[in-house]
Amino acid sequence: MKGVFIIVTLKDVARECGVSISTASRAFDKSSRISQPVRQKILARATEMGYTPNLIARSLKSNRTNTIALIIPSIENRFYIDVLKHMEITLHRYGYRLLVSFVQHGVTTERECLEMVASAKVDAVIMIPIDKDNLSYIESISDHTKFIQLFSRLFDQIDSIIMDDAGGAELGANYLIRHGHRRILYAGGEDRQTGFWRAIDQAGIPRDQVRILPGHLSTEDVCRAIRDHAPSAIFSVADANEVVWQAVRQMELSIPEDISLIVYDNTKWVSLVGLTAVAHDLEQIAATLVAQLLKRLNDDISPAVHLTLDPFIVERKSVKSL
Amino acid sequence: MKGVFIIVTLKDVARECGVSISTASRAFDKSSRISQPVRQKILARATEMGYTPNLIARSLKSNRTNTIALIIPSIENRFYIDVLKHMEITLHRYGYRLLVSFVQHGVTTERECLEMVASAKVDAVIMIPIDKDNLSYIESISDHTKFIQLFSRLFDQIDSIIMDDAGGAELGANYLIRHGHRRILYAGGEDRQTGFWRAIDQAGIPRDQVRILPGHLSTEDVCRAIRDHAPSAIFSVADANEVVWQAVRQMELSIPEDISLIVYDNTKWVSLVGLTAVAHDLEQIAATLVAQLLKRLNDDISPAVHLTLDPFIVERKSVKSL
DNA sequence: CAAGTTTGTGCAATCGTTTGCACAAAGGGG
DNA sequence: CCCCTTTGTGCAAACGATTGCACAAACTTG
Repeated sequence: MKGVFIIVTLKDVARECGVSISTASRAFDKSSRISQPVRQKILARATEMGYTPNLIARSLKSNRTNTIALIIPSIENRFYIDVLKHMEITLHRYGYRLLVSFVQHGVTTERECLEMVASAKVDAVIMIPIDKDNLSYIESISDHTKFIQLFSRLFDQIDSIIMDDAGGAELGANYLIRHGHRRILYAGGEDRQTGFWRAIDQAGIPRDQVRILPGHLSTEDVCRAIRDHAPSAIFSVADANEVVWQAVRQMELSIPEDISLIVYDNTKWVSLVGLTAVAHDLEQIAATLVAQLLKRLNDDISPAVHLTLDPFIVERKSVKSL
Repeated sequence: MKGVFIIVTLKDVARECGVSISTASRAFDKSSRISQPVRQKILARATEMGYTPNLIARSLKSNRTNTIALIIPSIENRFYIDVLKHMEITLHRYGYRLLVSFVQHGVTTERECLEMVASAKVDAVIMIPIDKDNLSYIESISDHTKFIQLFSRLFDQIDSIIMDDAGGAELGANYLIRHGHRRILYAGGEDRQTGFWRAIDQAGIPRDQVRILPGHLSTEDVCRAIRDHAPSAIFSVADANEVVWQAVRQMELSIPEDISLIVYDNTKWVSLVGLTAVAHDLEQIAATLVAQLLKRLNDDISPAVHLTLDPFIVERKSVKSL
């Protein structure tokens, strides 16, 4: 391919300019005392020679890599990927690089990923924890790496940014209720059910009007529930979205004529097929996160911060008024 | 948050064990001469103290970071993201970390991203080049960083892995033709038109039976074309997929009864809405890429390799037989 | 048991930068 | 013109690990 890989070091530049390495180094540091003509000459010669500072060496001294790691579940959920993307874009703006590591159920553990990125001496780790068993290793790693938990508050001593999932579920349920729905099918994990029930109870809807399905289910489960319960609307949450959607299509029900559907998580395909959704502002999440991160990088002592972000509704045409 | 961040170095371990730093270092290197009892003691003490080797320091000496960078367009195209994910998973298996950088049109340039990751001294860069103007900087960076171009063969001297896009377009077109379609609307960039035309010509279909739309278009463009040309089938490519899909929905045409649709790129939503697609095996792409990369990391001299991967059809129910 | 080999250990240089300290030269004020 | 500050430069020691070389101690082997 290419026989020679030439790397120009500060030493080379210094030699060429007839100055010491220290002087050459100072030419690149705005706040250093160095005479203008010499600085000019060094900078000019450096670009001419194709010099790029070796950040590895710099990191060794400064103990900073300007790199942040993100550990993310590899689950087929577009939401996490969107988070990843916004994170990189925001971090980039502040001069930080992003190292990613996917946790694959049954293949790589969170712990392994964490150790992998920690050994790269990243300045901080952002993690979306899923596997909540056996967490002691997190504490031990957070002894020497800054840490932020995204979407989860496992440790009070570690910063976290969480979304108000119960509030979001309440919001979604209220949206359906406001449109006249009472006979509702809810599909999704337990975390958000709290908010859902709050809305139902507050509206005075008898509990037997609603039917709950767990988060992990098959298309058949959903079809059966639709037939048995005959809901006028479905509220589907995150992982259940795709299954619910497929079930509705399979039964050849049209939305919103035959059945109304609102989902939690405003992913790309959700917007493409035109479903009303409970959404989060990813740019806001990324911005909040990065802001907290940068603050934390220069401050070890102030107490851990736990931020909560509010979801909102993106209205499309998948819910009919009764 | 946490007042003290303790970092245990090899020096600390050595002191604790009453040996020199060199000996401590050798305990971690399988192939080094060191007595068993001493090694055991050092390893035990090291884990006990929570020692993690500082890869930064190691990199400085070895000139290797075990990190690969991926520069990827931030275009709303799930395909690239899938590539990213498979890449990380495959690289992880070989002990490499992945640094990502998104090129955002109008915000960050490919050049800037390239310089950002190159300064981190990654072992190699994988890039999906989009912006094909002003490429000289790529050559200059490839002077000191190994390089692979993904999905593009801009430089003969640099390894590349490309997909046979023309072949894929031909495959897709032939699929439609085999199902009896002759009046076809093609929406997509120029690269793949070659293959499309090859299939059309070979089938002896008069050229005025087909209508071509460019890759960048609006829903209205598509609606108008459907009305004017009245195709029995649409072949949509990559970026055009979503717009075409929305246009079809907007016109309330049902697939495949009113119109047949085949798309290029088998992304998640495509599978969810059940479209027949021309697909690539992402795991194969990732595996091929990583294999070539690892080979290249220890071999600067053998000539650049250019691999082509073949697409295939994932059949669903969006194309009707006429 | 002498000579040669193997084994285990430590010293010190190295990777490329940064930075505190020392010191010379130049400038400024009385 | 002397003393004091300022300015510009270089030396050398970090940062944390790896590794060639030297050398002693422990083994072979004839």
